[in-house]
Amino acid sequence: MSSKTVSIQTLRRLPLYLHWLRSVRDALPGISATMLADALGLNDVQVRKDLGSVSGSGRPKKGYVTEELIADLEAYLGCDSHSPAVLIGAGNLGRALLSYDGFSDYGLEIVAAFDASPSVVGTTAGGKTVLPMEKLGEVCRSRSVRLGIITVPAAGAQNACDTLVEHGVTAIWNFAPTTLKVPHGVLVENENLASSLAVLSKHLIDGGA
Amino acid sequence: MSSKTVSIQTLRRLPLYLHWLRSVRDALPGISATMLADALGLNDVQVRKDLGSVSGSGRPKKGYVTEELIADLEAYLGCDSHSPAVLIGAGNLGRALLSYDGFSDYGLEIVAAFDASPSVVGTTAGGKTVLPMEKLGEVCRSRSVRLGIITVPAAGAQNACDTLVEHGVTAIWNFAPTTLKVPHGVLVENENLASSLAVLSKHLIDGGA
DNA sequence: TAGATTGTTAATCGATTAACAATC
DNA sequence: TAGATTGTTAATCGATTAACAATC
Repeated sequence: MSSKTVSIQTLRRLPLYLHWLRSVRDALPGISATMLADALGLNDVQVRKDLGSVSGSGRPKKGYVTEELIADLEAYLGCDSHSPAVLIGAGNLGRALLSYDGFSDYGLEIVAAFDASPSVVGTTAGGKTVLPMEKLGEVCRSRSVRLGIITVPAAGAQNACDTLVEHGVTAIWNFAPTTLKVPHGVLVENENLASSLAVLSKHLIDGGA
Repeated sequence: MSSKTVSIQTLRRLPLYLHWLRSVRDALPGISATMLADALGLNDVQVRKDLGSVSGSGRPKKGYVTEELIADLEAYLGCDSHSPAVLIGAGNLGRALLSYDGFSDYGLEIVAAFDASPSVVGTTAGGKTVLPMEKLGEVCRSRSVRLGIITVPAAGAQNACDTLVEHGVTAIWNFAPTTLKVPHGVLVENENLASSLAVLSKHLIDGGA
């Protein structure tokens, strides 16, 4: 029932719904849009509309069966598909992401990490050994990798990006504070820490009101 | 000239402008809104409007003097104010943030890190020694800390949040995948990795078109 | 049946973009 | 002066919210 269009804003909220539902699945066999909205601090109509666009399993008066809703969200978000991903840049941030065990909940599996620096190659993080850049093409090919994570310093980000694209990656998660140029058809999602920081700083400057 | 209202979307773009301007300050003494828009892949009218809301130093035909614009953005974003911040949770992600040297560009200084686990207390990251939670109040008081960063696992996030608020923190940067309950006047900025991941996954599922 | 909850259609709100006037 | 660029006012677009109809 995923024929309805889902806006990008809705798409970003879906994982939040899923996370909350998973955390209450044992305690609450059924939930309503209002409960979900209250828990996440959102408008209930918005939640209902979001859920309706990917599920359609809601029943008037009854609400939603928690497990059904979880299944629908997982299916829509492709949590079962386990997209293989590679990570370039095994510095502190890269290692943090490699060690983070929460990604598998959403179908992401980092199959290998790479670094240009010989001093980092061979070290391990999150149970994976960091490989030299020369191995990137081989891994992407053999594992059909289409998702790349960039955690190198800003200066090397475009280079890392080009290498990924060259080896067939079509979705890039960029943690470097730079804008990347990519060919049409490749999606870049920038994780922008400076933007978040600006929102917080402004709140403080304005007196925390 | 910061009397104009700045939308949250504009606020999030300002650090991106600042970052790019700093990277070209030596090469380009003057820039136009169109140049900035092209570099960042944005609409030029949007850039002009954004800049106009915090600067007003643009000159028809001339464009902007790079250094003037940088100064205006820095002043608006409070980059000179150096807000002291504390971080709770010195795991991989916490250590990555502690070691990241890019925050000072935007006026953030992490003055201390804390962790509830005795095995982590006493270790260092980014040149700072991790302190026990008992020291949190003292540090917040003596350094007038109003910004807190939460990098603990989801289960401990609300607890960390409450402790921060108790000690006068009014702006919280939450990296844990949970929604936090805070009193009125306290701002929470959620860094939502699962949301970004959803956007990328959907792109792959839809065929990367 | 009556009440609660979903889901849809319409109204509002805010942000982006387009058209135009101002000016160095 | 003429041209380029800013900055503003109006139009469009998209997302959120409100009102209402559908239904178990």
